[in-house]
Amino acid sequence: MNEQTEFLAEILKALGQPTRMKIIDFLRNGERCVCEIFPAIGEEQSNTSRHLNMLLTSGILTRRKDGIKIYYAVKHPEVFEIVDLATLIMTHDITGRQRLLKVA
Amino acid sequence: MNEQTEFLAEILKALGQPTRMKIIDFLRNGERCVCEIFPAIGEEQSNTSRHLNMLLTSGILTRRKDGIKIYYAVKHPEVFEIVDLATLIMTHDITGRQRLLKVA
DNA sequence: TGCGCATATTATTGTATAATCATATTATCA
DNA sequence: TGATAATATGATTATACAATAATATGCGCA
Repeated sequence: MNEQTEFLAEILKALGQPTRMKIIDFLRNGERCVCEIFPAIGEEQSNTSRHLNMLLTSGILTRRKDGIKIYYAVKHPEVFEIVDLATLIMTHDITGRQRLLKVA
Repeated sequence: MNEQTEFLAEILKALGQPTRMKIIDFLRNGERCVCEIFPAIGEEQSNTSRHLNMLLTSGILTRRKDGIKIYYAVKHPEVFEIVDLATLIMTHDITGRQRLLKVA
């Protein structure tokens, strides 16, 4: 259970960062290349590349090479479920945290 | 969506840390006081207190005072679902990451 | 071959985090 | 009231992380 706890935490930690959350969110509609990702999320190419690599090595993403481009995709659909559950928690908890939320 | 992304990440980040994962896991069976929690997870009282406070302020836990003791509990059942989904991802991904897992 | 696009990497800097020890606070009860 | 238990906090240190700028690598095509 100890070794497992580390891995578990690693997965959730990988998701728990704004830039990476934006990446995950952008990949909801499937595979995208880096050249599409970094403009979409408004981060530098270099920074985006780092976070993509981080998500790859923590087992969240897959990577596919096609000529000059590299395509990333979310590997497990459960990732989106996790994000959705976290969104639920957030909305449930709004009053408790007295935080303003521009509801979509 | 930007403000929201920050909050979302904050929630998942709160869960993505080994000590805090152990706390969450120990609280699966309900409310527990600090004096039960820190021996159970094998961390120092001081450190445990810090992480409990962190989980409280990120909206994951509730806190109840009873005399000299303070009881913490997981606020949203979705938290456990998230942990379970992450566990799923982990087990699915074992081969991909070539990591040994002592299966429970 | 050599240019240009797409991606990755290195080095650097500032900031955040986790753990620990020591101490402070608060509540109970003899 | 004074001692003791339970919890929180301050100060410190070591480590990890995120962002940026600059540069390197690799691929395709003229």
